[in-house]
Amino acid sequence: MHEAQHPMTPPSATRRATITDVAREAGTGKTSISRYLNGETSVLSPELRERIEAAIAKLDYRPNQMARGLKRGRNRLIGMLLADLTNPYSVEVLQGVEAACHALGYMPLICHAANEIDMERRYLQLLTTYRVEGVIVNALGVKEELLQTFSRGGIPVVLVDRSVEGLVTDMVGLDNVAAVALATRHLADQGFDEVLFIVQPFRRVSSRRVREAAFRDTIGPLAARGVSGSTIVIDLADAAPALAAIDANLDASRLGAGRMALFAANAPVALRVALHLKERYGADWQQRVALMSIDDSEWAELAGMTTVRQPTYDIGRRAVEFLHERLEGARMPARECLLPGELVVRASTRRDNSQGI
Amino acid sequence: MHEAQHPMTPPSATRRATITDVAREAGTGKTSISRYLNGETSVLSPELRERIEAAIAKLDYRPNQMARGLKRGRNRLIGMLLADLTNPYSVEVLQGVEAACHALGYMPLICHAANEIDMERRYLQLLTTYRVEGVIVNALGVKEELLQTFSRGGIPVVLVDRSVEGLVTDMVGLDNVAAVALATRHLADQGFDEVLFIVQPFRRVSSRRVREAAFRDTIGPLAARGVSGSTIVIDLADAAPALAAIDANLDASRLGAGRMALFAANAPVALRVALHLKERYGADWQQRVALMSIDDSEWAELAGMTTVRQPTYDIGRRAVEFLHERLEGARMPARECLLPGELVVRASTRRDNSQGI
DNA sequence: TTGTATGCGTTATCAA
DNA sequence: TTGATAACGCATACAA
Repeated sequence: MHEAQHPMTPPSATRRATITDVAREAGTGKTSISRYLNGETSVLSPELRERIEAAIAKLDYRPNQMARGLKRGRNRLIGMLLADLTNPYSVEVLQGVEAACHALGYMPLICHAANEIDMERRYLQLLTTYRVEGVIVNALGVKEELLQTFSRGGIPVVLVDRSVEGLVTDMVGLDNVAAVALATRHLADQGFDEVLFIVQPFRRVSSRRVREAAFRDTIGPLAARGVSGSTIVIDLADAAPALAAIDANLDASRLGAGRMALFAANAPVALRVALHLKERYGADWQQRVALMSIDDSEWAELAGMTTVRQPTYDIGRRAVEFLHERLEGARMPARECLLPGELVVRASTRRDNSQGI
Repeated sequence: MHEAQHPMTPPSATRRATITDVAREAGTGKTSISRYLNGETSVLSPELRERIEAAIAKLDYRPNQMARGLKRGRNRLIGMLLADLTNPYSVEVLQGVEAACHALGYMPLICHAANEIDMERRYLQLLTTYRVEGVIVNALGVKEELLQTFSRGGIPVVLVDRSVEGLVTDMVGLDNVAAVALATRHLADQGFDEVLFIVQPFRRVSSRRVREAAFRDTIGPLAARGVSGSTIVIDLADAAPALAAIDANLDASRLGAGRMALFAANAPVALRVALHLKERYGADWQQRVALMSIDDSEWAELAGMTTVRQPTYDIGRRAVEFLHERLEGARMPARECLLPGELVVRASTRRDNSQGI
């Protein structure tokens, strides 16, 4: 660690100008300044308006959002709770949220819980103290009661990707049923006769639950076409058992000369499985086993992995719009917006791949 | 999009309790409540304290940070400007920032400019209006003047990863010179006799500039050992020319029976190059050409790519600490904290890889 | 068209 | 040990 020799800017720390300063500088009252700021420009004489503009420019005045919010009762802050920014899904949703916020004049207060349930609670509390006008929640273990305090306080809540048991509120996410069906049928169409659906513990996370159920619902009828499947639950913190189970299934299928495909329920699972396959089968693991997943991460193209791309950007945008409508006073029943996923077919599941049927 | 049938929670929208409500409920004055909130617990009679606690619990009172901030002049908000959350580097730095903020009682106000220079400006303005106490900046095109308004206003600024021309302020980042030297020497040690350093346009981004210079400074002396190298500039928005140049170099090297390695200056570049190599050489591109990079992204392990891992978490933590010290009133010259990177050797650059010398 | 006075929820100053 | 009261920076009802 080096020290630079130049000193910091001298302690000329000038206090930021307030509306009072501007009023004095412009030789008028605070009200006029306030009017100018709020665009009530028609009621101001051109002459006064000019003086105000000059004063603002000269003092580099910026209205204090805090004070503003205190007075009008809304500060344009929207809370965004994210379970895991490490998951590209979250980042992409965030982009949509940011864009929509910008367009509608909100400022997202982003809280990243880093997969810690306790953090989620703390952040939600914090959002409360900052008096956000609404919250968008993509959490892991937040329970209904916690969110109810928002709803009850008149703070609209929008859920992203996963619903929360016992809570009836706006929610937006992937149409999981359709997405899983799409993917599963694709695998069947490509000639795979056995599909292993790999998912994290799903009791408590609705999207995982729905995806798993959708998988079983889709694979069931496919038995008529000779296609079967089963679910493997993987705990990313202790993946060994699940990975061993996958290996066993793969081996058995190979013995019976079957064609098996692995279907990861999301990107983190896919990555973990891919790493394992690479370890077990070497660099050309993709020649040996077919892997697909929900979530189109940046490395999917590199790995040539078929995926279902989520409409992440739109999910984020929609979430903000839902919030905005409530904030504008719309009263209506809770809504559910399920957006369709898009199948991105790559080499991993193409008929000519794998042991080249 | 479906409509759920349950209505939203009834419009019982109860206003959040204020300090006045609590005072009334506890049968005392606001001052005592304020004292309790600020931990001046010693000056309160146990009896009164209990009543206050009860009132707070009953009303589920949460002090309004906005009002607090307005009064005390500091709101515990720290601005964090990120050029690109799509880059895992940023997310990791963010994790460090969040952890440190939490530990020190700050709330990070995260602004994601999504690689748009204009957004950076707008967000910086916004941060100003929210009266953040300090800012951490990892931007693309922010210029000195813009940041000066913060410094001059007494708002400390900490730069992350890249410095800004003409601005003397605290800065935290990777020790680029050491990292590039480490990586380059590793390549030489592994028997590569030619290294192509691939970097985005670097005039305006200090870290890229420094890395490029460090590469040349390191590769120069290695000529004695028969190792040469050159730089290729890649524009991710229009990568074709650079990729063609890479191909040409690769072909030439192969003709001369040389062993060439590609060295990407960061993860986004590495991904782009890897995608291209896969396209050109097929799924086993890694058998054909050696690629390494700065930044240890999640797919690096999957691709078996050697990298230099940045101490991202510590960078974020350190940035907040720098800020905190200034906010606590420490006056000192601008500091520069350069943290060491860690070489993560994988198959891509091992001697036995590639055309197996 | 402009300005005065009051209050948003909190903390700080002062007096009791 | 406690409690009025006056700000903080701004927006609004109201008066001029």
